[in-house]
Amino acid sequence: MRHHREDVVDRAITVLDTYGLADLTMRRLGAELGVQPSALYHHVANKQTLLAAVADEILARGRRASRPAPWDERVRAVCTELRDAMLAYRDGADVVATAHAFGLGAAAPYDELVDALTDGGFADDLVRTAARTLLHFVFGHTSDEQTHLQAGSVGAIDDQPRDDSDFELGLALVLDGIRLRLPSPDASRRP
Amino acid sequence: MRHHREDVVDRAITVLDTYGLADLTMRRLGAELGVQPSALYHHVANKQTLLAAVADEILARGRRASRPAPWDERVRAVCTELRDAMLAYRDGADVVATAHAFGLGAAAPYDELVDALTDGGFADDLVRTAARTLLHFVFGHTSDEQTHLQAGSVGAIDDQPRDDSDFELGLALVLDGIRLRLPSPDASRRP
DNA sequence: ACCTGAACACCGTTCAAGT
DNA sequence: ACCTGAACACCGTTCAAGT
Repeated sequence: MRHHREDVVDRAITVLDTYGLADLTMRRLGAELGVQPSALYHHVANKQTLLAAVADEILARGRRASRPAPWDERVRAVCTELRDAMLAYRDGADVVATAHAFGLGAAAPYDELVDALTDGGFADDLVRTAARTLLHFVFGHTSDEQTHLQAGSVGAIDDQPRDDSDFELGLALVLDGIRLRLPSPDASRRP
Repeated sequence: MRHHREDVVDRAITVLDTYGLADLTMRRLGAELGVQPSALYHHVANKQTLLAAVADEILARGRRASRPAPWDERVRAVCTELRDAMLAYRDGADVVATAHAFGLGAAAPYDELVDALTDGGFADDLVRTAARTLLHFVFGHTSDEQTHLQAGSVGAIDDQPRDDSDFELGLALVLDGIRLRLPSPDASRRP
């Protein structure tokens, strides 16, 4: 039973999707691979690093090939792809958002947003603030949504809809706020 | 050494602020109060509940009395107060954001945003989506900011500024997106 | 009402040693 | 290169029993 790093990350995603983040422990993952927990440290520096690799793999698997041309459509595409990728695995939003917060992974969406917004002609400061604001929205909304989709049990969480159209409305709202700050406001405004 | 629930929550905040969330354990808190860990369960159902109470107390302590009148100024006031309250204690943003995500506490800011936006004359659907979008921004931004302010160590986190003016720009951006959806757009637009 | 003592069922991580 | 076995230093929570 000799494994490689790839096996460890793949199996971690399986455990995550099957049993959830709380049950994704190094001991559990070792057992699942038929190996002592200590063996995992041959492939991965620590649990945090493993989770960052899991986050990156989740994003890689959710990757869609081409991007639309206009900056705002590109921004939408990045945000939508990010949400869909996270929703595809149990607790995916928490894993990806946490990895991003620790600065240990999940960096691609930020970079792509920066690219798209730069193409849009925004000043650098605004590009960075807008990119982070968009990510805060997508991470926050999707975590909420996934908690809602899964649980149904846990407890006193209010029961408002967090669905596709709610995501689109929230995103449109942030996007409009960004659009207002275009150097030449009418250039990228669609009819 | 007889304690009440209030003592437990107060001491939990002290431990949080002094040693951080990772070191706020039931065993550590018991030791700090000169009591066995099991004694805490006489005052609090479990750790999750305790953290929700901590979150609520952090918000209560950051409470400022009066609110400005126009809906958009009220929204800004709620968001700013929320950020300031969370920044006042180590790991405050994580604690409050998590409690809110679990629906076990920190409900006041959402309710206040709903009130302010309803006064602004927005439709109910938009009010709820806008309130949640604002909270996602404030929680996300403040968590980032606090991680940045504290750490300096941890690791490969990028080093862009997340300061007051960055918060204000991000908030203004979301707020403008909301403003665009006013039933009578010019009514609440300031000169 | 509040607390002790002991237990249960776990964690992440390290490290010498094996193949 | 990859893994075992054993240990270290912890967790949250329960529960009978004490005052």
